[in-house]
Amino acid sequence: MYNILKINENQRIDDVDKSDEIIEQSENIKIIKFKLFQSFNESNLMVIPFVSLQRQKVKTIERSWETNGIKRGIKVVGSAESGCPTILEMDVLLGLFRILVKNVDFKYEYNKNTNTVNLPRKINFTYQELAKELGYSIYGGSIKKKLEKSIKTLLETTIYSNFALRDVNEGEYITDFNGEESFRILKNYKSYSYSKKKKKCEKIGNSKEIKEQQSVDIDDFFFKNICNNYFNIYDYTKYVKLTKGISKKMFLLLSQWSHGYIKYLNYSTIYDYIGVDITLKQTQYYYNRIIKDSLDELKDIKFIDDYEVIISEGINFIFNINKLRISKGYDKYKSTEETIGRLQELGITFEEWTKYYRIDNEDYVKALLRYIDDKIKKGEVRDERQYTLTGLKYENYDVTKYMH
DNA sequence: TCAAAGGCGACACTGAGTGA
DNA sequence: TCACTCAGTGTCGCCTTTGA
Repeated sequence: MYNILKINENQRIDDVDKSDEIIEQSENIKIIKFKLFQSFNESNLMVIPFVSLQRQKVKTIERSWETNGIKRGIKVVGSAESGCPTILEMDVLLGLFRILVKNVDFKYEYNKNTNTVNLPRKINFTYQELAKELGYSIYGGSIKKKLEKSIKTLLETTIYSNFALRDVNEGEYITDFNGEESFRILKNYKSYSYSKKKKKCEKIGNSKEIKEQQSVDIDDFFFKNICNNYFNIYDYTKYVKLTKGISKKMFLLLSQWSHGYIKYLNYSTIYDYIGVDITLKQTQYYYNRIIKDSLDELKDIKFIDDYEVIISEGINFIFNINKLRISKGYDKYKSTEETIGRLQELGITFEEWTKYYRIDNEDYVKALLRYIDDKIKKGEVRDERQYTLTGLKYENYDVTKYMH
C-alpha cells in the first residue's frame, strides 16, 4: 500500500470549460467538444519530469525538487531494453491520446454532479495513423519499428512518486517511494503484424480490421485521473511543430500552469521540471543557451508572444503582450515571497498557505490577491481572513480579469 | 565556437487489401 | 480498373548532439 498526504478535500483546479463548445444534454450531463487542433493529456504527465532528455540510454531517473517548502520526487524505472522514456516516447504518448480524441469524434460527456468524464481507456490505432499524427510526412518499416519500440518502452516504464503524483479523486499526493505500489502509463498492448499473418498464410485485413485489432490501454492510475476530469486540453498542432525536446517540455509545463497574459518561472524551477541536473557552471551555460533556443522556437510557433530573460534569475513568458500592457496592477505579487507575505498579512497561517498555494494554482492565487485587494478598497469585505481562505480553499472566485 | 559522429527523416519502392 | 489504405525494405544525406 502507498501512503497518502491529504492536501485538500475540495480542491478541483480543473475547469469544466476546457473547450469552447459545450452542449447541454441534460441538467447534469454536458457534451464537451474538442476543437480540431486540440488534444489532451493527463495533468500529472503534463508536468512531471518522467522523460530523459539525454540521447544515451538511461536506466533510471531519480529527481527531487522543492515547492512551497515540500520536498517532492519521482523515480522512473525504464524498460530493460530501451531504458527510460525520452521525448520521443512523450511524442508517441501524446500522439496516441490525439488518436483517442479522433476515435471519439472530438467529443466526450461530462457529468456535472460527479465531475467525471466518459473518455475510453482503450486506444485503437494504426502505426501509419500514429506516424501522421507525429508529423512524419512518410511512413516506412523503420518508423514503424521505432514507434513500436516507444510504445513498448511506455508499457514497461514504472513511476514511483514522492509527493509528485496527484490522485485527483482523493485530492491527495501519492507519497510512497519504496516501490511496493507502482504506476504505469500504458498496458494491454495488442499489435497487428503483416509478417506473422503472411507466415501463417492468413488473410491480411484491411485498414479498419487492423485498427480494430491493434490497441493499447491507459493504465489504472492515470485513467482514473482522466475519468475524474484531471487532464489538460492543449493545442496539439502547435506541439507537433516543435522540434526541440526542451521546447516540448516547456510547452507542456506552460500549457498546464499558465492561464493569464504572463508567467514567470525561475531557472531552478525550469531545471527541475524539464529534468536536467546543473552541477557545473559550464552545464548551466549550455542549458541556458538551449533554453534560449527553445524560447525562440516557442515564439516562432506563436505559443508565446515574447519572453524576457532575467539573467541568473528566471524567465517571463509573455502570452499576450497587448493584454499585458492594458491589464492593471500586473506587477503586483510577481514573486512568491510577495505573495506569501500578503497571504500572511491577510491572516493565512503557514499550514494553510502551504496547503492551498501550489505551483499549479500559482496564477490563480496571485490573481485572487489582486481581486481581494480591489474588494477591500471598495469596502466589500467584512472578514478578510475568512474571505481569502474561502477563495483559496474552493478556488471558486471569478478572478479572470485579474490574471495577466 | 566548431568539427565529428551517428541518429533519424525523406525518398522510392513492393505487395496485400478494399470499395466505388 | 483505379484510387486509396495499410505494413514493410533499403539507401542516402541532413542536422542534432556532443565534446573539446
